Amino acid sequence: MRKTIIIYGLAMAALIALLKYLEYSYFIRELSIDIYIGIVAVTFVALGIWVGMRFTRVKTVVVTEGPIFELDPAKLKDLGISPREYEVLRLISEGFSNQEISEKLFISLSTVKTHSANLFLKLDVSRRTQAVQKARELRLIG
Amino acid sequence: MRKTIIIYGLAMAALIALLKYLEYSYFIRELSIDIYIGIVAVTFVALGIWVGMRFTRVKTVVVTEGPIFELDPAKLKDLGISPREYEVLRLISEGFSNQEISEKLFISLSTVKTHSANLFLKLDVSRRTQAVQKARELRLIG
DNA sequence: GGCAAATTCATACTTTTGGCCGATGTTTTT
DNA sequence: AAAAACATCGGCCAAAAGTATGAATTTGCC
Repeated sequence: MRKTIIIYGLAMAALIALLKYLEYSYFIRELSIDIYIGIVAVTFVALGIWVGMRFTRVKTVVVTEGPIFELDPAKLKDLGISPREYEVLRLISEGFSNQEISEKLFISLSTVKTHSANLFLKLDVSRRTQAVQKARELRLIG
Repeated sequence: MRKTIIIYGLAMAALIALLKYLEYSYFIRELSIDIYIGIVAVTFVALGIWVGMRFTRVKTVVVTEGPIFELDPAKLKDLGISPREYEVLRLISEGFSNQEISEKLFISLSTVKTHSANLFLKLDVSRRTQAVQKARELRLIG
């Protein structure tokens, strides 16, 4: 980003210099204001396109497949995640709804919500998709 | 495209009108040519950015590196998943809400919902968490 | 027994998602 | 030029998810 700004700044400086040159140039003096504006327009359209493309550029995706998944119980303890919460986490990561989870674990929907809410606190997230993402990073799940 | 050209034309017309107005205005007459140029510059930078973003359609880029995650474009084609839908899928898998996705892609919430709904059809799922899970199985994402 | 942590449940409310329509414009293909 | 695929947006409604708060039980442990 810093680099972008610097380049942008340099481009501006160059343009201004060019304009000043034109302003005091013999040959160009006769040109109408329209030509002048045309130059500026073209220059800035190009600049704008460049900026727009830079801004829109996509991050390339690189995924490195790690070693086989192995759960470290100590990690759960560190985060203060209880066994039941971990169960809920796993089921969430498998794409089940809270309702389905409650049926699988024979508990009420309320309870699942409580567990997941506590889970979100402990993982410091606010959505189940984030929880899955983070748990994967932390290698809590495979 | 037609619309693009029309808007472009109107913008040009408006700009020219503005310039003419300035040209014959009492108050503005005193302003230097720089102000003039500034207006043109700003206008065309905006235009350029717009154009730049519009035509920077994202190619899904996958860099192969190390133990690899390699996206098979054929898979996407098989499932009929469009580039835009794939983008949404990736962001969903990273835990973003639809609102956040809409902001990242500069589109409305409605559009994100449309894309995700189509995505769910094509992946044969009904929830984003399931979509992530399935996409991972199919190795559409890492 | 008693305490702390864990598990369970409920109610009420807000936000987010998803389903189901339809609509318009754009891009690519044929 | 017509057709098909893609992308964009909107509204409406229902379902799911998340927040907040409080409370009753169970369980493991000293």
